[in-house]
Amino acid sequence: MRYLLVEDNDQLANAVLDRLTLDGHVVDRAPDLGTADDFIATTEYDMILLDIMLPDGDGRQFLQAHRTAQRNTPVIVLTARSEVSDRVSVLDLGADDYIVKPFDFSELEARCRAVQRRRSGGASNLHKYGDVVFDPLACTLTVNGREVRLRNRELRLFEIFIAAPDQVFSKSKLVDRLFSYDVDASENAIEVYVGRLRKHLEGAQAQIVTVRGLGYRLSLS
Amino acid sequence: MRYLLVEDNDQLANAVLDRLTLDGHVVDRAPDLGTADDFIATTEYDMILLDIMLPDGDGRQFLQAHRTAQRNTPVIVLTARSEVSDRVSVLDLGADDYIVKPFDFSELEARCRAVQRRRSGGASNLHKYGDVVFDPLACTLTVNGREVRLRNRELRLFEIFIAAPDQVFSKSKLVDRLFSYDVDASENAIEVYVGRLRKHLEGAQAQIVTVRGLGYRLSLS
DNA sequence: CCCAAGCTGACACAAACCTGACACGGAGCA
DNA sequence: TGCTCCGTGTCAGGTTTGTGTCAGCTTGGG
Repeated sequence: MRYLLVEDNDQLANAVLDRLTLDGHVVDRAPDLGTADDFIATTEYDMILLDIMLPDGDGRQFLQAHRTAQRNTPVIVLTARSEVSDRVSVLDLGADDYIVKPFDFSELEARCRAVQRRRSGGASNLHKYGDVVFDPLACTLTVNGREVRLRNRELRLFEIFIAAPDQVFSKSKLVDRLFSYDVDASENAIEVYVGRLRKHLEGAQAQIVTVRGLGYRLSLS
Repeated sequence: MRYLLVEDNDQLANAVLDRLTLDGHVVDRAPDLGTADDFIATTEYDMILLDIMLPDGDGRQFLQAHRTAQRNTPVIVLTARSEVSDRVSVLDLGADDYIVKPFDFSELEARCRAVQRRRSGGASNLHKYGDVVFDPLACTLTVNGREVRLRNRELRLFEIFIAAPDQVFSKSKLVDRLFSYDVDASENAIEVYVGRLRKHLEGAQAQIVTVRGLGYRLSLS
């Protein structure tokens, strides 16, 4: 997937860029609308992440021009909490979704996926692995028939694992993906959450295995 | 949602059955028209998936009988590519949609949803969930016999929930769907309305449960 | 046997949530 | 215009609970 990230804040831009790149996407970054226009003219993107307040104008102008030009690349708007009233008008202008800063990366990823899903005809997306089924819409985890109630963070963490089973995630990577860029939690938090998830997975084939010195991975016992 | 699947091919039937069950639906399977008639006589379905070529007759006979008997359960016909000319006549006979084998499950799901949507936009559309019946036209909610009149906002909110039971809706999403763009209500308003709906749902199986940090969902207790 | 890495029960805190009360404003009416 | 009624959204405060840290423990590699 090819992303265009239009954002003037370097710190945030780099964080998002790192995250999406890590996920295997290609990301171009434009710090202002002018650059964004140049990118758009030459490249076809799968998704545009658009900030509202930019040095050379308002992201909504860009959005409006984008839609009136009949381009239909999905757009997700990144908006600050103070711009609350904008959030809705932005949908009117043709944005596919918006996300309020500061946001967790996992939430950004979830919204990107949701938008893509909606675009491609709205297939349901249950994740299955061994005897566990994860339903991101209902926010539930089913372990061989028994439905387990997950809390917010547990859910987000498990989502990461089940999206790429058998892949090893380092604790630092998990911290990055689980927490927003302005929060820094210790890696011990990850250990704690893995512990909690393990409790929920008791009796299941699917288990979170620790790979000493490297991280954790979801795999079948 | 309760499905009746009329299909003689075991392999296909099982695949569809598994998928729909995973999605949380209840599915009965009939391998022929005789069995299907038996099921229909005893159970009320939300959707019928109907094969054309069946060991004891033609699915179109079934469809025609179904419609002349004034039953209005939606029907989606599963047809093979060779039966192209049938596809049209099938709609004439009262099918709501058709899908050509082999099909993707996600496409099947999408069409089921589309048909349901179309249905609920139309004339009589009572939503039932557990022991509550919701009539959006009469603005009433019937909780095991007791009829409750809902106010405007309560109605619109409940409509969202019952259209997708078990799905978690975040407060911000609900604010978006409930309020027009020029009104910016706080998320607390949602909490208040959920509280009011809960009062109305007292004693019912169906409950609005809060998923802390994520939102609310309608589900059976 | 030692040290680093990982695990976990307990805990304190802040965010999330709930709810009774209230103020606002439009509709209907005299 | 003045009045009441009713639906609505906000607010304040009280309550619940998710969450991250810590300390002390266990485990495993060298």
